[in-house]
Amino acid sequence: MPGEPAPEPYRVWLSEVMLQQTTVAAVTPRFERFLQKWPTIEALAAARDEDVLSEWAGLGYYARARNLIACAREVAALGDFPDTAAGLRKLPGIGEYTAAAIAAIAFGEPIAVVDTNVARVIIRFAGLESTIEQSRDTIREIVASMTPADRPGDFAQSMMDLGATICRPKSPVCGACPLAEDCVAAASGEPERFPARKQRAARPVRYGIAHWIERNGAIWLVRRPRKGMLGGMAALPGSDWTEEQPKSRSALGHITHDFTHFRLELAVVAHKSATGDGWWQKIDDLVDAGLPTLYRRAVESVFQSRSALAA
DNA sequence: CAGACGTGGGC
DNA sequence: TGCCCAAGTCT
Repeated sequence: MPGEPAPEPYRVWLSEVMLQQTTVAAVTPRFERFLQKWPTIEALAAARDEDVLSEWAGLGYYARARNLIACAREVAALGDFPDTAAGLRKLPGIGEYTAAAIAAIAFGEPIAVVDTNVARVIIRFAGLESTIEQSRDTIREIVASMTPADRPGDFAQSMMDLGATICRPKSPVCGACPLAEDCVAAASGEPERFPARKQRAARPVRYGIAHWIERNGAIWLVRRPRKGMLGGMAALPGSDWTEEQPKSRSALGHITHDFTHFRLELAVVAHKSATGDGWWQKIDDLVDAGLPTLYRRAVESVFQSRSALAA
């Protein structure tokens, strides 16, 4: 049977990076937009940083977009993607999983591809009483022993699909699983108990002020420092985020935004003069600014307060 | 090496 | 509401 042609490394790389910690539903339309805008890695390598970051807005984990740009430029300079996992692993934003996935899917390298789905399948099948992190090496060895020399990419994607749909975290469908007969977790009657879960730290609250500086139908936006939260992204200017609650001022809007490791209470207050390096963004063209969700919501809260006043 | 790093959806 | 989870990487 003639196999399907291997997918282009560029497409595999772009989709794998987008899918890191991000759902297929969120990625699919954004992936298509990206490909339309930058059909080749040469095109992406030649793009301006702010255009790529703007296109990434809303997808989260913005270090991925910064690394995407750096990676595209390295690959363009090399002339092509490295064709082995070891070579791919050296590129920015490509870790152990992504290097293996690209190597298997785009280049047919028989290598263990272990994402969180595959890890869960193996932990359950082998009945490992540990977290995924604790058993990382064991899991990789088991997957390596299962990976076929023929069509390793299809095998990898099948294992990920099995974990995502059948061997899912909640309510796994063991009755539909081809591995159920020899699965320790299925035999235990409580497959959901696997894998053991890490304890999570409590999420502290931080407070911040965003400045609303408006003139002639435009607002003043700035670009955040490249390091740290929302690095390099367009933003409303404002204070640092602190654990001390600032004295309450009359706010034009306010939001509560949950990040992974803290909750932010952000008040939007009127401000007179433009501060720092920035630009006037027409309110009618605000969507073009590529604001991350935090600031998109902050802006919306101001408009909502306004329309409430007008009503 | 545990924590930093976004966001949206499910229950 | 709150917690879990998602095709992880970097430091």
